[in-house]
Amino acid sequence: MKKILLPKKSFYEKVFEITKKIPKGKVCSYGQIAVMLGSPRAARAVGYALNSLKKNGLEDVPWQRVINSKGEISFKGDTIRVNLQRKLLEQEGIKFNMLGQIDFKKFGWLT
DNA sequence: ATCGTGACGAACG
DNA sequence: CCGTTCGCCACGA
Repeated sequence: MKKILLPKKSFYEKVFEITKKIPKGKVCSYGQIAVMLGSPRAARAVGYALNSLKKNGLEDVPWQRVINSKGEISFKGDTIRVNLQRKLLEQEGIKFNMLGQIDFKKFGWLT
């Protein structure tokens, strides 16, 4: 009988790992990451994790590559961060349409 | 332990 | 089409 070893790492730790796995020039949505973690409905938690990340050390995590399901950068009130994220993504070769959205068909990690 | 919150998502009207 | 509501999960106080 075996017992299923539950992940030692906290949910958001796993979020970080997955985020690190996102190749340069690709993007992924919160919901998609939530699915990878086994909780398709935990998109909010994913966002929460990345938010917490900013005070942990976002240097190791390409949080910029994580966007919402609409392919758009989702920030609340921090337009400064939005600008930064967009800038970083553009530096990786990701392009935004005139709506400020990213085409998952082209830049989606798993899509 | 309970409550509130938050970088979301899908459904409704 | 847009705005709003509900549900979801994990974390901090």
